[in-house]
Amino acid sequence: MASERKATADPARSLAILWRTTEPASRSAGPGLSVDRIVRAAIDIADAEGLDALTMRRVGEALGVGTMSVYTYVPGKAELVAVMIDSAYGEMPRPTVEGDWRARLERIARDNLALYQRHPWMLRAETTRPVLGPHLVAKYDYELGAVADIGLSDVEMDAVLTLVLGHVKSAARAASEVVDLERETGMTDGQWWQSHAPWLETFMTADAYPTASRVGTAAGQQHGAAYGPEYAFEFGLQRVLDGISVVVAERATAG
Amino acid sequence: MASERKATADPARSLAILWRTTEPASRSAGPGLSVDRIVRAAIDIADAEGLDALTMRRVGEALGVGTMSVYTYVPGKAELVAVMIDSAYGEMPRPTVEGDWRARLERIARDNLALYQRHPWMLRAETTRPVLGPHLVAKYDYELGAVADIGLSDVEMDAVLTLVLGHVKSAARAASEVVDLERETGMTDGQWWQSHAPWLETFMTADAYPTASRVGTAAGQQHGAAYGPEYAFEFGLQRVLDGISVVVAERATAG
DNA sequence: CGGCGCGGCGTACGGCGTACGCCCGCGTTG
DNA sequence: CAACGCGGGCGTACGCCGTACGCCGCGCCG
Repeated sequence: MASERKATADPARSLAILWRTTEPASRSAGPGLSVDRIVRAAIDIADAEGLDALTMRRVGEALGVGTMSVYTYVPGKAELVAVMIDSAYGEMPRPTVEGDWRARLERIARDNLALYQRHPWMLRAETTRPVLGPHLVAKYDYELGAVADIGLSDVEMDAVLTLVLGHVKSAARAASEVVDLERETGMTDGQWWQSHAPWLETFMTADAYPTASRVGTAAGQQHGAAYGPEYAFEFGLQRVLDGISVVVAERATAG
Repeated sequence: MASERKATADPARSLAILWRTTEPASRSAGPGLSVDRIVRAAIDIADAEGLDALTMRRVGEALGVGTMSVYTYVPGKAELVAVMIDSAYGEMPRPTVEGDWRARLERIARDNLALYQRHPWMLRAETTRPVLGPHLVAKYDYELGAVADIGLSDVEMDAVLTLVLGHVKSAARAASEVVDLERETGMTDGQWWQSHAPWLETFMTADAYPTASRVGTAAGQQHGAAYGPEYAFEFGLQRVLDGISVVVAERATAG
């Protein structure tokens, strides 16, 4: 398939599945397959074993059904993943947050981080051409609410959200890769850095690369403390919010 | 293989290839295969047709050689991609930039964006457990130079760089996906948004989601103008740099 | 001039996504 | 109550992928 992209040719079909606008299959009322059951099974697999373990054969198996039966409800794997994504968005809380825009954005960032932690496969499945399912739309609307009425233009509001969510995704990806590289290689990040240290010292010598070797060591120790990704998330988030506050302040006084 | 990750089990072998510490194959002096020739061919394929088109069979073909011959020089596809990445880093300019830290970071951001534009496959191949090749080390050292001596701690220097490069990668990924979805679907982003517009209006109605529909339209028009990703890059970069300037100022006065 | 090490590679295996067409049991209709 | 048709369910097969394994034949060293 390439790599979980392409919403495929037929938007009508995809959107019908996302919004569940087709009848819920009347016939026998027995257990029967359904988009929902398929999506739930698929999410369980992906949560537990990652996107690579999510194969159409596995999904069929998990449902006690032949592989090809899945294709009755879903045109292909790409579309299945799209529905999985939208479904995951549906789990997110949308509380009314006390406080200013900064508190609201910070909360949004943390909620999105938590989502990615619960469903790390999303980090490899999402694309920029959005899925346009009901839950994404609701999420977008909710999150825009955090930056409405603070003097930004519509385009700026979208850009602010894109920036914050982009940072969350970067940081989440870093954290998630640490986790599943540990699972795949059976080595913690600390152990990995330690095993590479002798080589590093051979090549990245203090004379040839003074800054890199000093800072790399300091940063590497953070990784050893299994605390690198969280720090990067927090540090970056505060910087991003600081940066946003500059425009907000500008708009408040000038425009 | 999963998805272009895992530097595989044997670090020694991988590092030897990255740093080219083995002899350059004496025997017949004829054209002969070599890590360099393989990497160049692979990069050409990935540049032209994307990471999905990069198969070991294709690489062999491009070199007029059997598929399995490639495995004589490279333990597997993951390692090949790792060498490709390090090799690409080697192309980057490392000029001495006039001006303050902000000018230097901005330049770094643009250079990295240009790199990703030249080699979009890198956006899907890089992981956080770095490749540790010679060019990455040189790049890291160079880039750290931009934020040295402005009062930040070592860990902060690393965090600042991570933040800026993370933003560049986010923005580059967005831009790149637009480009290759256009290639894959034969539809420009504008056309895609237009073809989905009727559906969107059906579901994302102004009554149900007032903010989303208004802002979505505004942002969608930007995409129609094929100018969305660049704007997101610029806007985000300035915000990030503004945010960094806050810590820099703090350190200058207080710490 | 004989032997052998190694670069080069043919074949084959197990996995993937999915196209295609068959079967069978159900709800509907006469 | 019988016949029918339709659609959910699925078995098989194809063309891809990465790569393990073991064979060849060339060119250098003794």
